[in-house]
Amino acid sequence: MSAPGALVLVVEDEPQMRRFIRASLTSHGYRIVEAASAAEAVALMTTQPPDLVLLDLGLPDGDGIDVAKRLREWSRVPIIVLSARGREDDKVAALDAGADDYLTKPFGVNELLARMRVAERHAEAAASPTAAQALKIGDLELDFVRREVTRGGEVVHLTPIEYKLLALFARHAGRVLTHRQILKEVWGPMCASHPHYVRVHMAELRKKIEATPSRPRILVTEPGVGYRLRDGS
Amino acid sequence: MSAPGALVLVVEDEPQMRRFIRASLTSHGYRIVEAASAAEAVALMTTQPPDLVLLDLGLPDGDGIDVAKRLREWSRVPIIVLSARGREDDKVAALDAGADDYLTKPFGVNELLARMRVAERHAEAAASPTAAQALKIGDLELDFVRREVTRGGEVVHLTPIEYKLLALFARHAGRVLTHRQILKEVWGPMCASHPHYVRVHMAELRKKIEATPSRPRILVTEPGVGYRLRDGS
DNA sequence: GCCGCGCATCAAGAAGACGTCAAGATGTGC
DNA sequence: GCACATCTTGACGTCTTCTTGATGCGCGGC
Repeated sequence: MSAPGALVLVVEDEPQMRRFIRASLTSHGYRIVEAASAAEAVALMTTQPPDLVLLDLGLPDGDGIDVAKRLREWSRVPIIVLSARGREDDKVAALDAGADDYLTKPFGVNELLARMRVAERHAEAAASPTAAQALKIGDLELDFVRREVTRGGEVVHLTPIEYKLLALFARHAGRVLTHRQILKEVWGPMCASHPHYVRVHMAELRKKIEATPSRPRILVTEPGVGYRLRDGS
Repeated sequence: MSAPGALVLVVEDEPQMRRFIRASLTSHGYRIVEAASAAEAVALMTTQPPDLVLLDLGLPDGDGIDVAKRLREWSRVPIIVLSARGREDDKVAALDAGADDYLTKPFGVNELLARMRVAERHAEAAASPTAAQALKIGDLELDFVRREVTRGGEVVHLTPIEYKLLALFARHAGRVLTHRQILKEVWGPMCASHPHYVRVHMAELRKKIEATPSRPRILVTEPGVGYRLRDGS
């Protein structure tokens, strides 16, 4: 129909539901990859990068929201959450975690297909080839899939916020990110006016990844604006 | 950039519902424009292009779906449909007509806000590749995405005001900008009567980007009027 | 020639942004 | 409940940037 052959990753632990979705999608020309757990989902994301993800929230080995967050660390693939939970808080949490849409079970197949078409439209418009799964700057190496940072071969331990910060800068390597943008991405859309958070955690991050933290060469300050990760060029 | 709140066009004929939405959005920093009919909505789209549209389907002078279709003929502004109709066919029709999301009344404010944030994310992602603008004047290069200025390959560090100045002139390359215009754009409408600001900072800017600052070839003075950025011609 | 005007330049101080440290709060796993 | 890691919050010193005033130059009118 709209995008013949688009590859869809279906993350769903219930076999019955998986079968239902598989039947509905394949009959409309989609190709399917299936995952029954969070770990399997992340693994398949790297080995068979899909064009779209259908994500169930109730997984045996973790929350689906965490899966969405992890995917968003390096990928912009459209994510549609399918969940039995209809509470507003669940929807807000999922959408703010990076999901593009949220359908409450039970849902109609036609609505699902329509919302998938919307997601495909968006992906087309964005045309983001930013699917880099690793990055290297000097002796610093970032592995987004394993969520690991090494410096000169040594693993650098980062706290959750530090990793989020660094991943954010890596995704926008070379570009200046304003305080507002950083706060919005790392701390959530709500707390946009605490620039001090950024300063403190940037200092911590620099201590760990810069050779001379007091004279940063990777994470440089743009006074009055924000920060920038300086890439090779 | 959302320094001032995003502008939202609310298309809704029921005054009570309008009031509810207005209160919810303004308290979260959004600015809003209201339309009570399809005709008014289309008119406002052109006179005050919004960053997002909230569209009710039941309008006195026509279907909301037609409004969505008409907007999509020339605009990619995110459209979120708010409707009392919960039938699947309605949803599919609206989404396929170009709507980006569909909420069935009654809905929670927090879900609406979350879905609006999703729409804003999409708009941002779609806009950034398009705005990959750069400008070249002699050996001077301006990269607005990276917020970086280079001269002969070397990065030139600019303070926020200097960058704002240069970006302003670049946007109006070749045209003369008066002191008033410059002050209004860079310092804000309040301090329109301090021409000295401009002189001092123009001098600083010239020191950094001109080969011979005392004899400027890029940022030239138009005595008695203002300044002008001389482009290639 | 002298004066007034607009512009360029310089420098000092004020204002604000940033980096750093450390203590208290919070949360998490055992 | 305790120990540990992490995050928040406040205080303070340092550095960048902006403002502001003083001064000099060039030009045109008188």
